[in-house]
Amino acid sequence: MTYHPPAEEIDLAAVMATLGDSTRLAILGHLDRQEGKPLMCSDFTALASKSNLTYHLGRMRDSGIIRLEKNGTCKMITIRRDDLDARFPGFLDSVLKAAENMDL
Amino acid sequence: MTYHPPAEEIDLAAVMATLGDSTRLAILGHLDRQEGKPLMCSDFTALASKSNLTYHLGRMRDSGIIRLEKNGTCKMITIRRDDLDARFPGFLDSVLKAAENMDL
DNA sequence: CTTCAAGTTCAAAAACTTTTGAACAATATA
DNA sequence: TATATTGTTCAAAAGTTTTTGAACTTGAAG
Repeated sequence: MTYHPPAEEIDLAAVMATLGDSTRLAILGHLDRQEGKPLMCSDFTALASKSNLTYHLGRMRDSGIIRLEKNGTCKMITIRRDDLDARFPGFLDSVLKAAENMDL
Repeated sequence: MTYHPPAEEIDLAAVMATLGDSTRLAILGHLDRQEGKPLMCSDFTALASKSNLTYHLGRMRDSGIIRLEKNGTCKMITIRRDDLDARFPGFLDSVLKAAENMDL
């Protein structure tokens, strides 16, 4: 679980399987609304336990939705906007609109 | 399982959970490519057993992706294009492009 | 060097989804 | 009316995903 797929390998079927889960969709929505503020794993502890977050964030990384970058003892989380928009125009916008009213 | 949600109640989280399954994505892709030809349940028997198709098509109807209409002893299946496009612009196109190379 | 905060790992348990097959229902057509 | 075709139902079995918690790692800061 340490691999970010290159943009051209992001698979929409996998992305949908990943986002068809309310915890992960809520993570995405919160990330979107806090963009600017760099977020880390522990900003999501309202949604799930630490070890469960490792699992969900791992799935989101595996399918190419987010990027996870180590920064000291933390891990910075960002949406792979450019990659997703380039590959699936209109998709992410629809999804973010749908995740609008999901909050921590 | 006999209910078609009205357009404004179609929920993208539910749509993604439904399409995050390769059998259902293949059904969608095949429907798209055969548009014009009205398709029925038994046009998909290469993908799953009859009773399993009842299940998958039921889920696709429940989440608002397809419409199922009785016609004699058959059931006609169509994608709810207008409803999906109106509600989630760009979404269906991305998904159909992704389902392009999935065939029976 | 100790301690803390952030995150990971692992395996077991819980929850959920999909598949199966046999029995059934409904309509069309001979 | 008999028969074939199309699809549904149900419950059990199989498969998959999610959750849990305790033990562990890593880096930062006192």
